[in-house]
Amino acid sequence: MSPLPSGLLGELDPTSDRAVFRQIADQLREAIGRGRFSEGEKLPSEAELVEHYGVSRMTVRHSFSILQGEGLVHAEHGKGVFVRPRPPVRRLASDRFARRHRKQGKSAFLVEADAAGSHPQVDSLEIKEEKATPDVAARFGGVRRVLARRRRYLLDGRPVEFATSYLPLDIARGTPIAQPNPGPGGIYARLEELGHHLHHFDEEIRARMPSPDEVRTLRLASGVPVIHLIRTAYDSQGRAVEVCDTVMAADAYVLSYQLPAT
Amino acid sequence: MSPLPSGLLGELDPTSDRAVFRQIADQLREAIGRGRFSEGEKLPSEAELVEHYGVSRMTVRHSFSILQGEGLVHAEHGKGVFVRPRPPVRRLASDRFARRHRKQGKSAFLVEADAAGSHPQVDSLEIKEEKATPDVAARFGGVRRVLARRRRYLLDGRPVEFATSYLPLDIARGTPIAQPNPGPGGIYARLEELGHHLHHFDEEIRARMPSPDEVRTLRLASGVPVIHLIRTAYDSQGRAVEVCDTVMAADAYVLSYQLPAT
DNA sequence: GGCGTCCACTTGTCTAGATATCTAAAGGAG
DNA sequence: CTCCTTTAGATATCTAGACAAGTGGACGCC
Repeated sequence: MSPLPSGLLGELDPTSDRAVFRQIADQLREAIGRGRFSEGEKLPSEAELVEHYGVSRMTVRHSFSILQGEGLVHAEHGKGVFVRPRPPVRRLASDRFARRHRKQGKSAFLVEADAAGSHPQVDSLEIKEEKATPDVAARFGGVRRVLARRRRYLLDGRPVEFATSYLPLDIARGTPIAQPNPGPGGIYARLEELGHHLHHFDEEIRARMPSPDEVRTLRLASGVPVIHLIRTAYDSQGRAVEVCDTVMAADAYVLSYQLPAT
Repeated sequence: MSPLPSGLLGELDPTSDRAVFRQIADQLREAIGRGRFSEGEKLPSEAELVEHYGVSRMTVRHSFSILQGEGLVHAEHGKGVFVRPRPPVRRLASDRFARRHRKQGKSAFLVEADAAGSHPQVDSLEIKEEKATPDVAARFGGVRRVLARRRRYLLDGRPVEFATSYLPLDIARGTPIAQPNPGPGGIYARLEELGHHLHHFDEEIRARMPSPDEVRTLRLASGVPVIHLIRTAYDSQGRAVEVCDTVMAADAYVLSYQLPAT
C-alpha cells in the first residue's frame, strides 16, 4: 500500500492529552474545512490511516464515527468514506400559504419544485380517521377524533419531508378534503369553500435528532437532524381547523419568515 | 455482580441479521420509551450488560454510542450512563421584537427569563469593528466593515444561545450601540432614535449538528443539534440596518411564529 | 468528629486480531 | 462479445484484554 501524500495530514502529538482518535478527527475535519478534500471526495481508507498514524484500525474507525456524528462524512460499505456533499436546500417562505399562491391546480410543493428544476414526487399517501394524540386534541380544544392525511415528499427521488395534516371530523368528513386529491389549491382552498375563512397560522419549530423511524422514512444520513414544524390553522372565529405536523430533513431546508416590526 | 432484574431487558435474537449492537440499542431505546427508565435515571452499567447479553464490552459501548448520537442518553465518566432529561425550553415568539416589548430598561432576555422563574445571565460580551463575512456583507448590500456585538446567554448557568449582531459602521460608530450596554430597549430602540425606523425583519432558520467550537461554547451534549437563525432588520427605506446571527441549543428552544393568512 | 487513604466500580482509550459483507475491476469460460 | 467467477480492497461487526482516570463509599488514623 502506498503511503499518503506527505503534508496532506499531520502527525500525532504524543505529548498532548487529547485522545488519539480526537486528534485524527481534528486533522481530518481541518483538512475537509480547508478544502483539501472536496465534497463527495473519498477520504483515505482505514488501512491507509492505520499505516499513516501507526494506530489500530478501531482507533481510526472511532475518528470516522466522530465525523459521521457531526454530519461531515458518510461511509459506504465496500467503497470508502466520503465527504458528505451538501444537498440543495428548499427554501420555505412564510408567505407560502398566501391565497394568491392557491390559484393553480397543482400543489404548492409540485409547482415550486418544478420551478427550481427538480423532479418532485409525493407518495405514501394515507388518509384515515383516527383518535387524536393528546397534543393534537389540545390544539383542537379537546376534539377526540380527527381525519389524518399523511404524505411524504421527495425531490429527485430523495425523501425530504414527511407531513401529517389533522382535521376535525365534523369539518372534513364527506368533503373533498377526505379524498386523496382534494383539488386545486389543496385543503386550504377547500376549507375556505366550506366557509372556514382562514385567519392566521401558528407555527412551532423544533430541531432534534431523528427517531429510527424517521431515519428510515427520510433515508437520513447519520449526523443529520430533523426540523419538526407544527402548524395550526385558525379560521376567523378563532377556531383551529387544521393541525399539520411536519418532519423535514434539516439538511434540505431553510425556513424563512418575514415579520413586521410593529 | 448481581444479574439484571428479569424482564427489564430481553434477549438477543441470534437468527436475526440485525447487528448485535443494534439489537441492544433497540432494547434500551424501547425500555426508555416505555418509561422503564425515567429521565435522569442510570442505565445498567456496561459490565452488567456484558453479563446480561453475553457480549464483549466494546459491543455494549457501541450500543451506548448509538443512543448518545440520538440524544437519548449521556455518559458521565466514573458514574454511569443516564437517560438524558429534557431541559425546559425557551419559547421564542415572533412578536418578541414588537415595539411594545421595548419599554423596559432590561433586555428582553432578562425580563422573559425572570418571568419564567429562571436565573438569566449574559456573558462573553465582545464589541468590535471588523471585516464583514461575505454572507453578512451581501445582506448589507456590499458593506465591508461592520460593528460586531457578540454575547452568550445562559439560563440557570447553562449556556443556551450565542449571538452576534452586525451593524454597518456608518450607523453604529460613536453611538450607544457601540457601548456594552446600549440602554433601555436595546439596540433596536437606539436604531429608531437614530432615525432608522424599523419596518420588518427577515429570519432564516436552519438546523444542523454543531461544530466543535459550538459544542464548547454552548456546552452541548452529544446528539443535540443547533438551530441557526439569521435575522436581518430593515428600515422604512428598505435598507438592512442589522444582521443578527444566532446559534441556539436546539433542546432549549421552540420557535413560534404567527402568520396572517392573507 | 474530621481527614486522608484505599478500594470497588464506573466510563474512557487503545490494541490486535478474526470473520463477514459489499464493491469494482480483472480474468476466464462460453 | 457476454456472462460468470475470482480477487483485492474496502467497510461492518465482534472479541478479549489492557491500562487510564473519575467517583464515591468504607475504613482507619489522628
